Amino acid sequence: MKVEQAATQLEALGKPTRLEIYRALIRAGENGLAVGALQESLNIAPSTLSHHLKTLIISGLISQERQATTLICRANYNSMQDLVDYLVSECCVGSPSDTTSMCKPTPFCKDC
Amino acid sequence: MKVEQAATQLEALGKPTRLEIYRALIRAGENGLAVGALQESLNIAPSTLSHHLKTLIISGLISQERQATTLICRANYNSMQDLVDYLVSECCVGSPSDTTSMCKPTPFCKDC
DNA sequence: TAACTATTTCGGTAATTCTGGAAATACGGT
DNA sequence: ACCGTATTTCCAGAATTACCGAAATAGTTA
Repeated sequence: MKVEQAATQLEALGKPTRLEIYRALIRAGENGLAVGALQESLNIAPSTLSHHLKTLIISGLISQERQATTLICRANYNSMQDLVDYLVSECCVGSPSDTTSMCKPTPFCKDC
Repeated sequence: MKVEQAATQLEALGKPTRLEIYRALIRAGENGLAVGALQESLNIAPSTLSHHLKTLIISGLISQERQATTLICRANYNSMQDLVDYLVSECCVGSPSDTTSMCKPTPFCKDC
């Protein structure tokens, strides 16, 4: 992953409103959520929500699928996996004796 | 972790310049890097670097320790671990049948 | 204390971003 | 074709942010 793309994705998640949108989609799983459902649960203006969704879509973190008149939004789990991998990918490079870093054989998601 | 803190940390990483700073510190490991060393390797104005470092420090992602006249900067690995945990912590909640999510028993950092 | 190095704060400008009302577009049903 | 619902685009104002030169501060050494 390139620095610019990672920064774009991190910035997309870097505002509370968009982070809430994203987390709502993460929680929703593969069923996704309609734009209208998001708008009601988050209580923000439709145009504002649309702007934020566009930002998240451009970053690649979420995607949309049309079902009749409603647009279903879904988190792109692969993107998040790639982003997380990028963030921790070089954590052991510079310091061979680094035993306090995050590079432990910890499962990524223990509960599943 | 609260949404605001997570958003603050993500935003801190959401600009290419700051992401480069952070990754340089991640690579440097527990030895850290002096502000001056960062400034030379990244080629940005000292005042600009200082602002970015402040942003990262306030977010909790890095910390500084003074050694004589130089300030050593280090990535805070625990903060990153917490942030990653927060991002993926609810990825299975809303959809019980979600088998395509990122919640696989994948080790967090395979190489270590 | 004076001089020196390392780093931050101050001040100001240009650029970007967040927000939402109003208008426009997309789609399905009648 | 027309209407209703869902969503986006257009427009604009307010707020925030990035950037850096110059001055100020912190610490060390002579």
